[in-house]
Amino acid sequence: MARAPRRGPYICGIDAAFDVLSGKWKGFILWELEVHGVRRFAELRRGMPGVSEKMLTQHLRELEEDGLVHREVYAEVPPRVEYSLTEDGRTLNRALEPLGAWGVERMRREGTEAVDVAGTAHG
Amino acid sequence: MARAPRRGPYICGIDAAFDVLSGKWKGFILWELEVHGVRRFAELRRGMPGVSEKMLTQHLRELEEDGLVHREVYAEVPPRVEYSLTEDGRTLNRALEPLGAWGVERMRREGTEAVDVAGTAHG
DNA sequence: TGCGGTACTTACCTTTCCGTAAGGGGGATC
DNA sequence: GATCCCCCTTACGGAAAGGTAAGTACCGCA
Repeated sequence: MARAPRRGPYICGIDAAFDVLSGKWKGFILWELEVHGVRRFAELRRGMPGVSEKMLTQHLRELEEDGLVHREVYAEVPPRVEYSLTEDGRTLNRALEPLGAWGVERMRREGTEAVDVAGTAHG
Repeated sequence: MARAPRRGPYICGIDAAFDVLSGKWKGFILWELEVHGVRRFAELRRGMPGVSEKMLTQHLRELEEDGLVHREVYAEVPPRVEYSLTEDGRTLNRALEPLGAWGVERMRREGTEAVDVAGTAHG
């Protein structure tokens, strides 16, 4: 659905990692799923103030396509869809931890304010 | 010059880190400086096939503004300008290593081709 | 005399990203 | 029967990112 069809060739691992992470809300989605394990669409939406349904759907689809997020549809009425991390998604989150720590340290040194969104993410 | 003036407030460390890293060539610039220590403008340009002078200048300026890159101008003719990493830039590169390793592992598993650009970057 | 190299700056244009708003199809609730 | 909730999809449009190409000012080399 209209996204630059990268997925290689990449010049390095960072390039490959950034490719699947590019998108305004993807880091946040990964963190929500890391914290809560399983989330439904509307739960994710409520957990991420500001995200539109369109972008949430689009990013979830891309993350699924990239094998980071698992999507489980239950044939019920009203529909129920549950999202969770795949093993790849979990290892990605673990690989992001040092970067998150660096960012936190940087914020501390610079005195940059952090917005608190109920359970601050990534360290 | 014309960049969304973020620099906080951030929702987490990842957010803060991604803010200074956003830009098509920034990861590559950081890695070039990590590998070579000190580089001149034209050397960076030659090391990054595809980058335009405009984007290289712009990204270098932003990295300098964010305290990741040091810019040293020598009052000579013809002009000489040398770029190198600050301590912050070096710690950022170290924090990026697990992410780079994740990307490399992913490329290996998916059989994604990597482009070789003389000294493959970030792991 | 004209070209290449140094390190940029500027103007213009295309591509990509993202937000807004609306619709959809069924069911439960008031 | 009107509205709300579920999980999306589609169309439209603005903003931001980034590419192209030209210009700047000076010098060395052939």
